[in-house]
Amino acid sequence: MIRINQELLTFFSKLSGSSAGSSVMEKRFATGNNIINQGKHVTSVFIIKNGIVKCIVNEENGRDFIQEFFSQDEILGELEIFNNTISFCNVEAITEVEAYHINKKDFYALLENHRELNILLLRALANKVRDTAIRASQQQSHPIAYNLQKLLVFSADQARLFSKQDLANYLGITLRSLNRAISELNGVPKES
Amino acid sequence: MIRINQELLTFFSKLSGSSAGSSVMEKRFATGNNIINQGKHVTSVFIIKNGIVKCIVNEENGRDFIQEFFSQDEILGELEIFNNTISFCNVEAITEVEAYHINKKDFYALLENHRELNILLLRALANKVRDTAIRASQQQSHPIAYNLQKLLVFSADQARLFSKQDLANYLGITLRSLNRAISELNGVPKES
DNA sequence: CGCGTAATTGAAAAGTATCAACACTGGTGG
DNA sequence: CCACCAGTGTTGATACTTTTCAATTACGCG
Repeated sequence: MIRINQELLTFFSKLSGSSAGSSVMEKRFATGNNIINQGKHVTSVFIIKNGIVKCIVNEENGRDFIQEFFSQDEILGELEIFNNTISFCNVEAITEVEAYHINKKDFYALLENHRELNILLLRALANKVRDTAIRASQQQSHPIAYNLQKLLVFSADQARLFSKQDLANYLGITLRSLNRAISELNGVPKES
Repeated sequence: MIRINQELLTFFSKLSGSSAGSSVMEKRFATGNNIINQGKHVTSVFIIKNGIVKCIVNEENGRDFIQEFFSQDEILGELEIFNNTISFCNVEAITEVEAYHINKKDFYALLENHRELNILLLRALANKVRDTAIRASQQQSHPIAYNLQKLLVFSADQARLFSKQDLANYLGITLRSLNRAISELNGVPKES
């Protein structure tokens, strides 16, 4: 459930320490703060050094859908930079977050001067497509109980970090349905 | 609903005509044939010259979910090539399809020798992530009627190409539900 | 014509949302 | 110390939506 991408962080942390690293800045976000805002332009990419964020889409009918939780090593904002579009989701810090950030112009310069970054990003993006597509398919094709079990396995370690509402928004269901599904998992035999 | 990517096709058709184009082959698929098979390795990328394909995930519970319909100019198989993974879906020709294809080794050589291809692919992938994520969010957050209307607008032109089952699989619902939703759209006031 | 596939429809069962009430927690100010 | 409040979590009852199952019709094609 939480995405991790070791290669990218290694690249940027090396870069940050080198003479060419002047374009790599660091920034810190407190719990609950937004790193990227839905509907706004994005002026730099972020790479998470540590912490956990949620990528959350606010639909115009008032519902929130959590695209994904991102953690250490993941890149944010690259979609908007590459296609010059506004962001389609909010990215909010669930824990305190430390991140590198690089503005658009410097980021393109890095792509020019570091060939290996191109392939790292191609791989990262290919992974994002794959994961997003697989999750969409599974959530559409399976009942709540199945998706919930998968989610609980992945989130077991950090269970305290995620509110029930977050879990419901991730599964695309209401809080009430989440609670019922959980109690049914715990042996209550689903009265008919 | 149908994805199109003009830049990529222009790049490969130019390349195909040039002296460096020996690595770009062409292939033709009849309606109903599979271009990529779920669970199998992918040995080359495809760029659609013309025709329409559906990218369909076969879940282990027997349900099929259509990820997307791809048309002219879209690239296929790049996810699997970049991350060296087996394919997570079948890609099936809905109409007759003509496509360029380039094997993995040659594809990487092109990436080395044509810097501009890197950025074209980064943009293409960023777009795929975005579209996939937005669709997942919308389908999870809205009732069938809403999603159906959006779908019908996009597919109106080629309505005859898509079976009802395809439309249902795209929406992640059963054929029965699709039929009810359609008749309710056409004025039948949803008997209670 | 006859067969197989696609499309349609009804009725019952299963799943999910909505609404509303209530419990638990931590912090704030009187 | 306690009353109060806001946020989070829990639970029940009911209404609504979607699936499942089954039966029937429509259509293309050898």
